[in-house]
Amino acid sequence: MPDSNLPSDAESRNLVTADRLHSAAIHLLRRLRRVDEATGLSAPKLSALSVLVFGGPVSLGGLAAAEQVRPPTITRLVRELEAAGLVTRRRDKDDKRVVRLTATEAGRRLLQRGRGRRVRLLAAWLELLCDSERVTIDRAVGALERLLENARSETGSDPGDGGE
Amino acid sequence: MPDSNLPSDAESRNLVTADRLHSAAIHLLRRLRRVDEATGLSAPKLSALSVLVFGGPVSLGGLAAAEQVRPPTITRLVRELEAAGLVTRRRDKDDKRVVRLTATEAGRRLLQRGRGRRVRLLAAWLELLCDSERVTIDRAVGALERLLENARSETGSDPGDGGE
DNA sequence: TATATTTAGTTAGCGCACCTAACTAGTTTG
DNA sequence: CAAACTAGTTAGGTGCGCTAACTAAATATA
Repeated sequence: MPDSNLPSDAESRNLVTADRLHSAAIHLLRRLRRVDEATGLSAPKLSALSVLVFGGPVSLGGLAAAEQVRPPTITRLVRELEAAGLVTRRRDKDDKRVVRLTATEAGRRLLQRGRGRRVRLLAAWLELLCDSERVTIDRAVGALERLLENARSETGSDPGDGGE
Repeated sequence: MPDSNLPSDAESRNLVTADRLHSAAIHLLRRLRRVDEATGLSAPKLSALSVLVFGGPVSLGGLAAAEQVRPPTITRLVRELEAAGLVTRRRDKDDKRVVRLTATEAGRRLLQRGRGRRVRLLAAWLELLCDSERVTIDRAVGALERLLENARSETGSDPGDGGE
């Protein structure tokens, strides 16, 4: 059964799981992108805005870290969000290099609306499943969140591959 | 759809699940992209190649449908995969408009290696979880696959939103 | 005090993925 | 055979992600 001692069995199971998880994530996002765009914000912008709305004011670098992208990417994203009036930038008084980001009221509203639309579609899809499957997905997402959180330090652990 | 304006308990639960699922998918793929690139193939190419390796020979349009992208996107993807010697294109004898795609041996090998690397990382992450969580994720992925399959026809159901 | 180093963020420029619109070339239909 | 449809390609545009090179502010050092 599920025990970590047998490398081949557990590993190959994880291999299949990982592969399908990867594929499912790709296809899910491709679907949702359309809805996100219909709301006027792309998925990355919605994601970044979400951090600002729920995570309070953060620095630009903090947002980049939270979104796991490089600073230039966040700079451009934030510039466009600011141009749309969804976030405000302020230089920190104590450290004038730092840019403090805050979501505006409009940003909060738009996030809720965008989220509402996306979620309405996703929820409609979830309706196609039975209750136990929904619970399973919900719990799996929780596990994934923890995984992504904890795996932060593990990213570099890449022993070479076995070649062939 | 269930009913009118009142956000019932089940609906708001789905809302939260959907939002977290979306976010988790974004972050998961951002992480994995680095590994995919390290293998020499991007995530979309790996995904397309995977369809060819496991799904047998398909037409270009069939691959586009499977990957849920538009034909031009697949055309470019396949051109690059072909240039890399990973897939072959053949005009169908019966219908000369159709392009039949097949993965080469090199393509199969490369897919397995790329998959191996990605999966090794993902499997290492999964090791951070307990067994029941892994099982949960595996089952959730299965449910998601069915969901994405069945939701194909539901994509267009987008009524306006109810403001806030 | 003056200079070197580090840190936060920006600008410039590249590649990739996705799209729509317009086209070519086969296939089916009237 | 001409008209309509279908499979795939080409052209052109947008957005996201990256690295490299830069400015400006803070800090460390002599």
